[in-house]
Amino acid sequence: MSDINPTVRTQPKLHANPLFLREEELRQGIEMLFHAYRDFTAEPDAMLAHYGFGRAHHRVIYFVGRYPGTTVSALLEILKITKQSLSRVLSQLLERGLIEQKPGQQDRRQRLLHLTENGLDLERQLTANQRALLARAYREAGAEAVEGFRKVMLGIMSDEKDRSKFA
Amino acid sequence: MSDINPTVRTQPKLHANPLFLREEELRQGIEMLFHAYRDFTAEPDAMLAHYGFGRAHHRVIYFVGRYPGTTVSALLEILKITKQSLSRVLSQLLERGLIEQKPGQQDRRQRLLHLTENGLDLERQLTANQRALLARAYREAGAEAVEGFRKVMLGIMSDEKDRSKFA
DNA sequence: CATATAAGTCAACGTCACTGACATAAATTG
DNA sequence: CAATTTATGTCAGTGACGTTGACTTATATG
Repeated sequence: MSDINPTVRTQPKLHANPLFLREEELRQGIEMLFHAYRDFTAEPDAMLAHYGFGRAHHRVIYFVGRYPGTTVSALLEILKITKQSLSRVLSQLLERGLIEQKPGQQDRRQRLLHLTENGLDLERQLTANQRALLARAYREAGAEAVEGFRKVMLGIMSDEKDRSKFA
Repeated sequence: MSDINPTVRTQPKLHANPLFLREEELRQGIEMLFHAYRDFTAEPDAMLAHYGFGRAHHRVIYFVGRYPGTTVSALLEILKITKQSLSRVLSQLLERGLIEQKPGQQDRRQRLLHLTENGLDLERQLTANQRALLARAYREAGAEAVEGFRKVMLGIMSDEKDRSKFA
């Protein structure tokens, strides 16, 4: 251990003032989000590294798997990155045969995106991991806690459009 | 709009089977985490860009502000990055006068880290933003929901040590 | 004194994001 | 039909942020 008793040295001060309790409550929330997200992405990141992919590839594979036939512009709105950033990742996934494109019937400019068999396999591997993490957390916390978790997560989202997906 | 009615085209299928309901519940959780974290970091990222900093600088400023006098190795354990990655960010923050070091009294090998006045200012700016987001979410969701949120977040964390900080 | 620990450093590398400008094809509109 | 808008792709350059591996310095500890 780098530190014999880190909690003694590094624990933030406790205050009796209710204002400080609220400050403490919010800071704990900030930190819980950091820790949870860090751990939530750690395993998938490691799996992706074996394929020479990164987290951006994961996000594309996930959302194409979730919404088969989605378009490039729809992905851009979800991920909130630039076309150029998505382009690189997407063309790598096409090259490696994890995603395929079909021209849109109504609008032939669109490239409707789908996972291939290999893409589906990888998506399942990655999602299985995160699903297991979340399933354990849900199970331990209970149904009521899950409802609370959902409410807070929805509140954090800034875009009403995103929120409306979770009705 | 890129898509007149995207929900019709892209909404995942609904299933009566309880197994699919669970699958849907977990996928929604995965997506809520993605959306919430993306929005939670968007504003601070933009603020940091004005200073020529990035998210990594934010994390260091945050945790040094939270645990004044913390050590480099303690930071490494929290952030779970390599010494080299932290080193670059930390030396930039030292150069720019946002963080200062004091040698440890018991162990003079240690460099105890503190925010300077400027560092405190920036920390407050960044944190104020995330605190406001979270405060709104907490207020709208209610106290009971916040308790549920905390339970689920704790469940997602893989490290018991991290969990124990939130007692 | 020998070993372990805290911290810093050099070099090389890859992912992932950005800006800005431009190109192509197809749809839509006046 | 001609002009404009939209969906997508592309080129060039840049920077943030993470990695591995090897090495150094100072200090603490058995």
